[in-house]
Amino acid sequence: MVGAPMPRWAMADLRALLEERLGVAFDAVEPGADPQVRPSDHADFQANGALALARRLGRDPRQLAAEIVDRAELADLCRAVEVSGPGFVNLTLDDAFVSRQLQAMAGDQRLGVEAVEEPVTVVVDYSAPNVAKEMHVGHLRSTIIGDALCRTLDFAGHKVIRENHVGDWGTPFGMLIEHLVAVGEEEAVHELSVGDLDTFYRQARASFDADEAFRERARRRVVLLQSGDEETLRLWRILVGQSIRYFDAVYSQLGVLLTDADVVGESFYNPMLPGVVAGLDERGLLVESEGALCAFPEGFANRHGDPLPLIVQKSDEGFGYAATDLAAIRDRVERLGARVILYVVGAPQAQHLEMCFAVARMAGWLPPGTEAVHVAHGSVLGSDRKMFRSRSGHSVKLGELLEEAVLRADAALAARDPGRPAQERAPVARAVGTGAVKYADLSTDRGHDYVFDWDRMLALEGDTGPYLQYAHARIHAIFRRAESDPGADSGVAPVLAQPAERALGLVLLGYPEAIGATLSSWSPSRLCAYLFSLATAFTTFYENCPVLQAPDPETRASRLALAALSARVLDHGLGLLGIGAPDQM
RNA sequence: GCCCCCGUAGCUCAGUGGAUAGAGCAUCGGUUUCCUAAACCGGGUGCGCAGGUUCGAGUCCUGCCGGGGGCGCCA
Repeated sequence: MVGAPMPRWAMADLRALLEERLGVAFDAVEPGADPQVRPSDHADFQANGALALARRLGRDPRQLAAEIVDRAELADLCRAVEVSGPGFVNLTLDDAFVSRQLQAMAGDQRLGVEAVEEPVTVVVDYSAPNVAKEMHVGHLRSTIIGDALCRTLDFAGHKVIRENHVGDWGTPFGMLIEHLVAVGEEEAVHELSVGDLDTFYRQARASFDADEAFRERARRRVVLLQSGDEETLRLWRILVGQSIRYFDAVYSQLGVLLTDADVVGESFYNPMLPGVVAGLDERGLLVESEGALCAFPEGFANRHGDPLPLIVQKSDEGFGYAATDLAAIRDRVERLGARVILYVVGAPQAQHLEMCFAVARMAGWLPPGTEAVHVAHGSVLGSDRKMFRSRSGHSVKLGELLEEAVLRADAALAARDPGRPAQERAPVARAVGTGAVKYADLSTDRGHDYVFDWDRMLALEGDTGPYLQYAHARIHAIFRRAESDPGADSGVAPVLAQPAERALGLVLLGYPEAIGATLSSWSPSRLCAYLFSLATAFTTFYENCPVLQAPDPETRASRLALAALSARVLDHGLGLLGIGAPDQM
């Protein structure tokens, strides 16, 4: 494919440095050969590239590996570089080098994570609730995965444009507006403002199903809405406005970045839809089929093996959602200058989105050098492995779910420290409760479904948000006793005498790579896995290496430096996930 | 019928083609004159099945079995 190269999401890190150094030695043997540096169980890192290269050149792998070791200039980075097994190159870092790196990392506001050299404009489409409909647990994943990706992209130095593609247009609004008229504006506003959106929607639906006259009024109302009737638009704005206020409340409860300024609903694209149809038609991409105007992207077939249509304009001349999605792609690329568009949307929509992307490419609206990515996510399941529902069988409201999480966290805090005033517990309970829900979601591979389990996510042990928060809080406890601040850089180069100190140091230096891995896979779970390994390495250190009671002042200062850096990375990493890290638990 | 995703320990899940496949939970046992025991340490079982590619496969390819999802006017 021709076009500008795709951005390099990964940033400079320890492994990249080793790869670069070894790369010189590999190049001398065979230009462009990949050293394949990976973390290793047998050393700090291992280079696997010699095996593949030896095979290609018909040479003895061990001999080739030895030649590469000979050529590579690694003396300032590594204590040991040796050929092992069939032809691996095992790399053991020099403690003094690790120590200097840690010192530099601690002195860096960005914790060693370099901002990208060439920022890219990324539009992130996520959350997307529907007007006059409850935000339920089904919106959780899109909202917090999108939020974490936005925060991480922003930190990496990219230009992030958040877009909340709210469902605020289409035929259901005839019914909703008529229901609003029927119950009276004041009462409707009241119902919506207290967040009882489901009742409102269900009642509208019930009237629509039961009453022929209502149905007729709803149909006429859709026409009025489409034609821009001022009174109808006024009523519509009431529905939209109240709903967005409600969404904002949930977003603030969730602690995500989305605000009403990020709402770019379906209605926004409505004026552009005729242009989409005309544009496709000009390029000869539209085919009339069964009365509808369709595009037929290659490689998609229906159940009979016939080409699968993307319906752009329905047989009743209304526009399908494909038209809106195409208009959005066009708008994001042309007006916003998007180089990458992320769709944080459930996996079931994969085919629809792939078809939209394909048609957009055919129409030239997604030109080479731009990219649309479906950041697909699985569903939240109940313990019965079906869609997560409340005991009454309804979908679980997101707000209520979060409140329950906070209550459960608060109960755990109260049980642990009964003397603590409720007022003091409250902010901690909020961070722990919502953090537990978010971490449980983010730490699972986004493509998979997962089983929602209160006890597991709030068990406060294991791979959970609270465990990470606890590790962070323990560090702050040390610094409270030391009467100093972990945020202030001491400038100390840590001594890595103990295995636990060295292991912790190495994990700390892996932070840039963890962020790179998160962005290149669009998977916050990569960052979660890293932070868990950091928390684990820290607690091992904590158990084995007394900080304040260290044997001598140098060791004490060194351990304080390691602890401080651990706290900063935990706090920062959790921050990128949208999870708070209280100083005290 | 076609297409997509998934199948790893009793359970919930990690695992960028590399050496002996890892965590957490659960279970059993141990650790607190010491910075928060919400912690730490130890004990053992597994890549759905069959082929193939490769020096090397949980990972890539093909087929099968099992689970989930999608497949024309809802979004």
